[in-house]
Order: sequence, then C-alpha cells, then structure tokens
Amino acid sequence: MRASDKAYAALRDDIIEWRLLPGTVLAEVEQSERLGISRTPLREALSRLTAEGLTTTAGGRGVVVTDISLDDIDELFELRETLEGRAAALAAERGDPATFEQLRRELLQAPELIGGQDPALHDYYGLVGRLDAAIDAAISNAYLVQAMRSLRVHLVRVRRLAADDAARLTAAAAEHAAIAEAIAAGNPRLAEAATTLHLHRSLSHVKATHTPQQREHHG
Amino acid sequence: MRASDKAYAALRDDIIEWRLLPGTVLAEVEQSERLGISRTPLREALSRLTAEGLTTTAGGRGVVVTDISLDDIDELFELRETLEGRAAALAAERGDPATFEQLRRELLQAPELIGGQDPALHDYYGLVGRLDAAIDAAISNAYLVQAMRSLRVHLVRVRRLAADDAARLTAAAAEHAAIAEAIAAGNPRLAEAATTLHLHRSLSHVKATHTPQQREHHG
DNA sequence: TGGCTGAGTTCTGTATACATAAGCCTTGTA
DNA sequence: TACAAGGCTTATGTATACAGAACTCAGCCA
Repeated sequence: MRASDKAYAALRDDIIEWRLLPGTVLAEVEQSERLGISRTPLREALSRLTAEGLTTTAGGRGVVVTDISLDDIDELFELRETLEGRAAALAAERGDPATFEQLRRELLQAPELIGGQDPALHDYYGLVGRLDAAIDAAISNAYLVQAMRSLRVHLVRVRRLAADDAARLTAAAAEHAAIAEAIAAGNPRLAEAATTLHLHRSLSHVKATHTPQQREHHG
Repeated sequence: MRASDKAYAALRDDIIEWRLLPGTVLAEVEQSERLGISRTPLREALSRLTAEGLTTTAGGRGVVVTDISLDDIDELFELRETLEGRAAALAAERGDPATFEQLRRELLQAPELIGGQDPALHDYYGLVGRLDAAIDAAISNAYLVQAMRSLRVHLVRVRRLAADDAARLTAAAAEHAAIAEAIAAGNPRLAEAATTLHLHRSLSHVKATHTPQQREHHG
C-alpha cells in the first residue's frame, strides 16, 4: 500500500469518526510526522480529502477540517433524496427482481440481528450495505453511482452524530425492506416513494437526536 | 498563480478541448517538461483531474485521459436530468421571480445574438451561464451545486463534440426561456418539466450530430 | 494607549535526488 | 522458431532541501 493511500485512509477515518474535529488545522509537518511519512504523500492525501469536501484550504494557511452544520445536513439530505430516489426508481426498472426479493427477505429478518451484540449489528450494517451495492449495480450508471458515493462520505460523518438506537434500526430495516420490495416488484414510482419516506424518517431521527446543544458538545 | 493550478488548468483545458485525446498517457516527466514545471505540482494537478474523472490511473503505469463513449453520454444526461430537474424545481420554490423574469426576457431576445459573429455568440453563452448561476444561487444547496459543477466538466467535453448550429441554439434559447419563465412563475413541476424537455432535446441533438463514425474521427 | 511597521519565524509551494517496481527487450535454450 | 528467464530501462513513489509568502509579535511612533 502506498504511503499516500495510508495517509488518506487514516485522515479520512479520523475526520469521519470525529477524532479530528471541524476547524482542526492539518499542518503538513505535524501530520506527516504523526503518520510517519513524508510531506509529499501527505499532500496528495490532503488533496484528495479536499476534493471530497472533508477539508478545505484555508486561504493559503494550511487545510482545515470542514464543519457540518444543521443546515448542511438539510442540504445533504436534499441531494440524497434526489439521487437515491432516482437510483431506486432506475433499479426498479433495470434490476434483477430475484436479487432484491432475496434482500427483502433478509431485511425482514434483520430485527433478530439488531437486538444482538456487536458482531450481529455488524451483519446488519453489512446487509444494508449490500442493498446499496445491489442498487448501484442495478442502475448501471457510473456517474450516478459516483455522485452517490461522494455523498455517502459526508453521510457517514453525520450518522456518527446520531445515536442509532435499536428502535430506529428496526424501523429502518422495515423501510429498507419496503424499498427492496418495490424494486423487486419493478415499480419505479413506488421505489422512489419508499426511498423518500425512508430518508425523511432518517433525517427526522438525526435532527431529533442531534440537537444544537449536543452539537456544541462536539465542536 | 501556483504552478499546480496552472498545470491543472492547462491539462483540464487540453482534455476538454480534445487536444489530449482519450487514451493519451500523461507521463509525469513529459508533461512537467511541456508545461515548464516540476513533477511535484504536476502530480497534484493529475490528482485533481483524476478526482474529477477526466483521467484515471492506469494500474500503476501513469494516468490516461478517460474516454467518453455513447453509453457515457446517456449516463451523463441521466444524472444531469436528475440533478438539474431538481435544481430547477428548487429554484422555482426559492428563487427571486424578478431575477428569472429578467433572464427570460433576455433569452427571448437571444436569437439576435446567435445569428451574429463570435462576440455576440459569446454573449449568448454568457447569458446561458448566467441562468445556470442564477439557479445555483437560488437553490442555496452547496452540495447539489457541487454535484452539478462536477458534472458540467464532462458535459462541456461532450458539447465540444456536437456542432452547435444556429438552428439548435435558437431552439435551445427558447427552451431556456421556458425554464426561466417557469421558475419566475414559482411553478416547481413546470420548471422541472421544462428542464426535462430541454435536456432530452439537447441529448437528441448531441446523439444526432455525434455519430459513432464521427467519434472515430476523434479517437 | 492604540495603531502601525518591521524583522523573525513558520508555514506552504516547488524542485530535485533517490528508491523501488513494473515493462520490455534481449538472449539463451529447448 | 518459440518460449522463458534475466537484466536493463524507465516509469512512478518517496524523501528532503530550498524558496517564497504569510502570520505573529515586538517595538516604535503618533
């Protein structure tokens, strides 16, 4: 693995997991020493992070970790609804029904996983990830997939702020199952509607658990 | 201006204007000497180009200019319709009617510009750009704007392949005027429909003028 | 006492030298 | 003559040294 890849992965993880808080200045010498590499590969890593929007160049004085405000979350979900709604519709038109029918069945059994310990929870998140991957594969549109992929980076960051309790995860699994069912049925409008519903509930949950007061705790 | 910015702008322009054809290998020493800079800023420029999708790393053997196939054009316009349709709808909800009413009036007079020489044509393209900018400003969603911005890079590249004759430009101006009118009227569904119509006609025009045979002429 | 100016420091931006790995060509052998 | 193995060439990946710019802080002047 290249040193720049390692630095990129490490910094990306630190930002997403909120170990590097918004506003933190990523000085090149400091970070390169911390990661045990030279400045050259670190700069490439910072370039990639900036291209993704996780950092911004602060007017010639280093790069800083970007903030995510409540307004940003609204904007993120507005774009997410646009992209994933269309993606679900396209998947319903082009996807293989059997694939999504299988995912639907697994998602209906997901509540058994949610109550369990970490390994089971990990299985649940993997299942949701497989649904996303199946949709990506079904729509066969590299540009749309890329747009969603770049969006998911920020969404993971937001998700880390919201406490995903068992109740919300159980409800989310049902919503995901509804999306899979609509896609398996080949019904684009239903798939889009199910996605819209799911995203609105997700957003409500995030905004409910992530109050401005709790937000201050982080920054 | 930084050397890496200069290299990025130069390479980006060369790719968009098809002076660097798809499949061209951008060797670091070769390009750095051509642009009169060192390898370090050139590598940063290549990183940015790769992040944008204009180039790809060819499995450890340099970066090559990405190709745009007919399938890619379909995918590009599918994403474009998704994003710009939603953007037009949001602009209709949130934009200032007077701004778009003014743009509509100017667009209706655009045919006078299209018949003229280069400076007038430049004015026309500037006018269309102002409509895009007005929509971007009206929706007030940085993530959606960013997604459209990254998409436009590829669209400019495609546009260079299509011969924009006066007839198509005149029709396009009318379509743009219809979009501006719908936004000014504050009608989201109409704005989205007008955008969908415009993009479908644009795509038809591109695919009609840009046959696979002509495509071969480039590659 | 407040603001401005200057040197000092520390950062980023760039160039270059070195390390390493991946092709490719050559050569030898079957 | 075809295939494989090895060295050679050339590319990228990395480190480091140097240059330039910007921020800071102290000292001076109004």
